[in-house]
Amino acid sequence: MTTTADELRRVALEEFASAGYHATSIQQIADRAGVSKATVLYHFASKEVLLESALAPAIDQLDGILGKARLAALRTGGEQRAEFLRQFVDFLLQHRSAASIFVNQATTLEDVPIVRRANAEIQLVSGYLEENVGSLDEKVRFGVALGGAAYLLAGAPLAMPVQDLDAMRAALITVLGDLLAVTPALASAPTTSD
Amino acid sequence: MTTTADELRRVALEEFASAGYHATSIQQIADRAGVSKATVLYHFASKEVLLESALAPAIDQLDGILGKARLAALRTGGEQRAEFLRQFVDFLLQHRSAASIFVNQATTLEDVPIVRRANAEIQLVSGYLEENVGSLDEKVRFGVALGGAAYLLAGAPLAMPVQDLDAMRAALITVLGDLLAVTPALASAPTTSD
DNA sequence: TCAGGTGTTGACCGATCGGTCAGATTTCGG
DNA sequence: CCGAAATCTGACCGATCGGTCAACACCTGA
Repeated sequence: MTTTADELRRVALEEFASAGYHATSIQQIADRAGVSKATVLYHFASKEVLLESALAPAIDQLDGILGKARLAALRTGGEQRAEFLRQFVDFLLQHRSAASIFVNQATTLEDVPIVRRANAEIQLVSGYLEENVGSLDEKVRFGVALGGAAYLLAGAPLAMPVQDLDAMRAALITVLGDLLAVTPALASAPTTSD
Repeated sequence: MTTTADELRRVALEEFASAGYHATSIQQIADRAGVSKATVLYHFASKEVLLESALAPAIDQLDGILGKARLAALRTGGEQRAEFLRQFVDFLLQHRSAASIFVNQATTLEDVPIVRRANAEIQLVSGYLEENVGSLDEKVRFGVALGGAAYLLAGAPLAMPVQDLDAMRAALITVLGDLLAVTPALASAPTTSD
């Protein structure tokens, strides 16, 4: 059984991702969920609280992936870096709507605490690269890899229909691993079991 | 001498890019330009017309880069593909604010004709890849390269301060060329031809 | 000097937004 | 069966938005 609050979170996430937060009214969400506007405001104190509640699961997982301890493993180019890439790609696949909001509306939602926190997490990666990665070339490789993956899966216009998610996942991991020189010898090899 | 209309276009472009179209009121633009709200509506029939006018130069240049004739050159991996990458990177650098709007607010502004046109242009690249590029791997390479470059230069949170634009440009062209195997002999790990 | 375009403005309007509130309805333990 | 808590709703409110309009200042050519 899905509660009304859960349904509202689900609908709101889709609506915010597809039409944009500011362009989506509480009334629209209420209509699509089959309840009144007042009901939405009963379950969530404000529109912003609804957004935060809808994004919470995604940002929690992002927290886990980008933990500072795990981040330290990125310096080396070995299996840990490959694992990080896999987790990042899976995060994008599992939370496409939320990721789309982070990618496509980051500037618009700067004043929303939870979005600010997500941005800060990503800045953390950027800051880590600034400190630990020497060449600008390598920084750009990281930026292109992570940004490219995010834009490809969560960005709007360029995103292809993506019929086969598994194939896309495999291709993405291959390309990203290749770009970041993860296990160079195996770059084009099929992703091993997981 | 810069006319009032030019100044309004300039201010509006920055404001729309940094705060978002729907979150930016005509009053804010008027204030920042030192004129009244009515003056803005005198020069531009509506807020949407102002957005279109501000984005026009950028989309015109994008038109030139993504022309179908030039697109056909992408199939080969030679100098023409490298030239395309250079033009695309320069487009992002020269029109960062406009590109930022396309990248970060594409979904939100789907109903604005000029943005829809920009999205269509990019879809055109996607469609071209669908027809002419065989392997999913190669498609993903293109997607990551173009999306990554766009997100790195025009996307919000991951975008580093970018102190040295020339160095960034050079690094980006190198990395993108490497990723798309522009000079196959020099690529790090040439994926088997398809 | 004067007539007429050009640019600018404050006052105003209807619509819509997020949010409040008192009350109706449903649910459920005792 | 009952009463209280939880849930839901229509009516309403103040604020803000995009946009209109009549009036005012300014410049310029005849």
